[in-house]
Amino acid sequence: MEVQPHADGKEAAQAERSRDILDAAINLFADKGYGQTEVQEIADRVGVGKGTVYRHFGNKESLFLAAVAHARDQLIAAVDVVQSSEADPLVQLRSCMTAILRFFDAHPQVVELLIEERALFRDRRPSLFFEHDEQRRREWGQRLQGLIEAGRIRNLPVPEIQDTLSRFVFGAMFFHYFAGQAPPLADQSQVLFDVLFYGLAAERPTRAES
Amino acid sequence: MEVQPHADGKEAAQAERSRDILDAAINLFADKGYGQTEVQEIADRVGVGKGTVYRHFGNKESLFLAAVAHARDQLIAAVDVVQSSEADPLVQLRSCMTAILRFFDAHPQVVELLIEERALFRDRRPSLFFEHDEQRRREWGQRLQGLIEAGRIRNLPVPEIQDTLSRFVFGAMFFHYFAGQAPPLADQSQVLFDVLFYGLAAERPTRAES
Amino acid sequence: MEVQPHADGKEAAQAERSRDILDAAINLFADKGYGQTEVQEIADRVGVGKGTVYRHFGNKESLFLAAVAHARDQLIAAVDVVQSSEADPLVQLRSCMTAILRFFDAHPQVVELLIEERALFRDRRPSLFFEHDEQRRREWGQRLQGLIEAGRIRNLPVPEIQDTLSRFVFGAMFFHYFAGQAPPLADQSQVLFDVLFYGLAAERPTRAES
Amino acid sequence: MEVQPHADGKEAAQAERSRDILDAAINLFADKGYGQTEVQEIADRVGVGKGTVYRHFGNKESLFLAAVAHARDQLIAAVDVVQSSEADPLVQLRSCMTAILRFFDAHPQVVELLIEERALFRDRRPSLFFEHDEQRRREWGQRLQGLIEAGRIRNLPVPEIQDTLSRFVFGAMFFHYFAGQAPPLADQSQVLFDVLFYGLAAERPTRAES
DNA sequence: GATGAATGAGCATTCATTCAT
DNA sequence: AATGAATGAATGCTCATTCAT
Repeated sequence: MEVQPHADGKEAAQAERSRDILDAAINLFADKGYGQTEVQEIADRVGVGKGTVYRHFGNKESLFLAAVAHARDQLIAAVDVVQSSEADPLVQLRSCMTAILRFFDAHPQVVELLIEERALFRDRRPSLFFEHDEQRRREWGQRLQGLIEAGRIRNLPVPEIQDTLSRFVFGAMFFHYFAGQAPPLADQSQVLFDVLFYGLAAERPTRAES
Repeated sequence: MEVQPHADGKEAAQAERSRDILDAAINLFADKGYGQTEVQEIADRVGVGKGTVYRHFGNKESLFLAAVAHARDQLIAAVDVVQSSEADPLVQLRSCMTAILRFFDAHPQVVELLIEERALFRDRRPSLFFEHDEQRRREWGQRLQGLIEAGRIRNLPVPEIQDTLSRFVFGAMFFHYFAGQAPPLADQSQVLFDVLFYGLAAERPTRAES
Repeated sequence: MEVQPHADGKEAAQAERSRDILDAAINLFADKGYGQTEVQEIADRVGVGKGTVYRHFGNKESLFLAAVAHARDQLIAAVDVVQSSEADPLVQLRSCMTAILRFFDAHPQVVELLIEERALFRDRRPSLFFEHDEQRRREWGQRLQGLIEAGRIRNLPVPEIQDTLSRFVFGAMFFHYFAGQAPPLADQSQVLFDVLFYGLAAERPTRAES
Repeated sequence: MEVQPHADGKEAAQAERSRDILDAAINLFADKGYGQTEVQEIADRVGVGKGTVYRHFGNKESLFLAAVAHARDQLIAAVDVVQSSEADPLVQLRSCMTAILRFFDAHPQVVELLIEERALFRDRRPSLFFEHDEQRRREWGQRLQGLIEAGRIRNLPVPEIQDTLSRFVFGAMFFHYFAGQAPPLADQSQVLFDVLFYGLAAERPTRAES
């Protein structure tokens, strides 16, 4: 994929170095916390001078935010992989949710990063990580509407279903993390999904859902 | 019950001052974050000297932890109120969950505090706030078992039901917070509870659950 | 010696408490250093409140100085004991010097106190401890003059002999302490005194001392 | 010897700056005491930022210790100068002792530093300043042994002679300082040396020394 | 007189950021 | 572009002293 030999070679080298810095940053910020991580350490781990880090990201805060965005992109990529390989929307839904749980099982540092983000930028809300991707939300809205019309899921307000799903999956992840339970969460989620799809109650009310 | 006019008067005054300090600490830590809050500010808000805060809590970290514990006790108290006033366990369950959501709606600072706690004491896990109250967990386990035997909820493993419930309610709360959605969450939870109890799917599988 | 039963009983009690405080102060200041010793600790050791210490000595600095003076008085007392029991001035001289070395062997804390005094009150000089007792110096001057006239010691200027003796004995003590050698110094002083009295050289110059 | 124009230029500049800081530190620590000297003042006097001082010496305590070691090296250098220019060991001995006294006359701050060292690091003993230089001590031991065999000094145990000499010269210096007498001590030491070499007594005992 | 709760001045140290080389 | 030496703002904590009880 590396094309132009010269000018772009430089640019590519720069881009790669940026990525290296971000990777180091994610791990260190997640491991020791924003406050306990010195920019010097990040530079050391990458093997460059402190000044270089500053040249690439301007200041510590920007570096942190870029690291969060980088992590988010990784999650999106991980979900996109499974999503594209599924046809049935209901199966797809479950696959995506599992993919999300798996991602956090595999990258617990990202949870730490999210916590740090909220602790640090308490005013900046919503989280950079959860910033609405309207495009994606609309797509899923259509799929859910389709499922309702196909009689496969109950006829509840689509936006609320979406919120419930998010609360369900990210919420499970957060609580799992806060309560200090051991990964993997994805494998413990049988019952979670069972309840999500079929509910807790033994009998459904004969009539009127709302 | 307050008898001796003197000794107890002093002790009571001390205890009240401690509480005042904790209240100020909760609000300031939640508002500005642990790192950005100077002990001096807390003292100022209470109207005492910095030294007095240190006399009561030893150091900033202990003060913070005490504030978290204080907040947790307030949540427990809020839940206990509604719990004791209900007879039917299923209704009780829902009341408690609603009470929890309401508590966080009413005290959003406590969520901030929890985030801060995790960000600061990344090693200390589980959160002081979620430290298992085994007593309480056992009681609820029995109630759920009773509900299963009475045929009111589905026959799923009780501990997993408990985890699912926790993930559900606290998870909803966390996501709500991280995603930056506006309170009140409690009032938006109709669908949440509906899904929790009756599931998302239109049809239940004829047989074999799990 | 305790006479009047009442009013003086109170005074005596006060005086004793003062002494108790000074003893505790000497030991703690010597042991941990002025800076590391809290007035609270001294009060604790005596078993009184901090306020009481302040009532007796005004402030920490005065307390320290009083402790040094107290220690000096103990040395003077120790020397006076041996001095009065000797008739021959030359033997008396040696006895006194030995008594001084013994005192510091027995009370190494006093050396610490002297060091602290100099370190703390660098401007106040001479040391409170070595403040000239003119009375005593004159007495010894006369005795030395007598020894010269009796042909028992060499005819050197008396004040310089006095300085030399002080340098000799206190100097030995200080160096012993600074160099970290183990007590007792008094027992290692045979050679010291031998050199003091008879010199290091094998032959004395035939003539003219200078 | 300075070859490379660049790298060594930097290193040399660093070393010089270190020395500048040490010089300022010696004077300020001696003048105001360790506790009363702020690192900021030292930086100000050298004309650098506080951070630079910390970069060079890590912390205040290390800086202090480095200052003491620096002073000790200066003394050693001063003594080495006179020592090497003398042939006769007895003259050499006296020259060295005089050089020591002169050094402290010229650098009274160093005495202050020694006092501070003892007051601060009461457990660290012997003083960094007096740490035995075994090499040097052995050399002098041989010289003294030679003087005894040549019949020039009395036949006393060599190690005790060494201790006596140290006590004599450093002791004189300490007492001089503690007693608050004015420098120069070196010039007042005629009698001191006279007594050291020829003793105080008018007559030597006919027989048996020791 | 005695006490000890309350006070707040004082200071070492860290680390993000800059900029000369 | 890259570096890392220099900078200085920012802050938790201690402890002598006071004074109401």
